[in-house]
Amino acid sequence: MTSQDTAGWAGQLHAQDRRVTRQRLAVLAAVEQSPHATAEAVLAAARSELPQLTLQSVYVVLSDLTTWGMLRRIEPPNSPARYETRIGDNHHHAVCTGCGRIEDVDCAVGHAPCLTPSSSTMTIRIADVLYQGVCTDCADAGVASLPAPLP
Amino acid sequence: MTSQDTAGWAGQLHAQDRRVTRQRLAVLAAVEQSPHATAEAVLAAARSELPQLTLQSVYVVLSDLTTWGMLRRIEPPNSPARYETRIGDNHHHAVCTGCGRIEDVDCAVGHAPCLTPSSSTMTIRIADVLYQGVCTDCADAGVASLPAPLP
DNA sequence: CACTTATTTTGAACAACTCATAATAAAGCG
DNA sequence: CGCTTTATTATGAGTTGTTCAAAATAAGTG
Repeated sequence: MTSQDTAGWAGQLHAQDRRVTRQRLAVLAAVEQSPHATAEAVLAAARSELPQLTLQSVYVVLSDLTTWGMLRRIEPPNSPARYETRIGDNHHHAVCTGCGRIEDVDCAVGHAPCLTPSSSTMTIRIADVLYQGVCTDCADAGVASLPAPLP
Repeated sequence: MTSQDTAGWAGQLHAQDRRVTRQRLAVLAAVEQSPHATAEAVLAAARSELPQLTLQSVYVVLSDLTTWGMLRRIEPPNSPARYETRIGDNHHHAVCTGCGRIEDVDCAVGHAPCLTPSSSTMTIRIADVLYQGVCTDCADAGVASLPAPLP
């Protein structure tokens, strides 16, 4: 959210022959400031800087930035899509089944451990791991835990 | 989709003090017959046996059966929810970014490899792995492949 | 067979997102 | 620096996938 970031983002946009607009920078800043934000949350955050910004614009900006690799989209179950600026590494996410909180999880083994499906008719490019669990807060609050499936 | 299955399902429902209804059996049969089916697909399939079945009923039946562990719900990006009767093992899914096809993938290493997030404030119960790639058909057809992210 | 209550149907509503079109403003040029 | 081109954004409406409340139906029980 610093002018550091802003300059970097502007450079990246430039490098891809895209225009550097207020709304793109505002959206990037909003996502940087609150990772795993939804489109609505991004709108709310970005509007403090850019009051006339609309939700539809947020949607197209998020979508565009995601396709040019400047944002990463996360799609947890029972939640609208979320976005983050942390890209370029393959980290995963843990979502609490109690409160929906999302946390980043570094790839446990250090190098994509799951990227080796035995035999398949597909050429695998990405392995996205979504951990589901119960965060300490919800555990303390005694949130009902679902039956754990087998390995 | 045999009477074998039907009897088993009826037994499972009974064991959970749930009523054995035509619509539940029809939905189970439909999902068994076409794994990874969407709610709409289930409706279409089940209606050949039970023409008056409605989409809303399919939704509640799918949801109920999922919560009592008789079905598993898959939520791939850019797709409505899908369901399968293969439960009780922890297998994952590979979705083709070209055509959307979904395939089952057995856990590569034989025992949940990713179930060890380093340090976390959450107690992990499930690790869902979603592979994304390009199936041979789409590869042959020369479907544009997205840039592959780093490990 | 009658009764109780889970289940299904009916009908409507909602959230998240996408689309077409018109208005706006970056970026390059003279 | 102002002008032009065209990407980008705003406007307004529409779609898809799903959920909800209430009335009708039908499993299972005695």
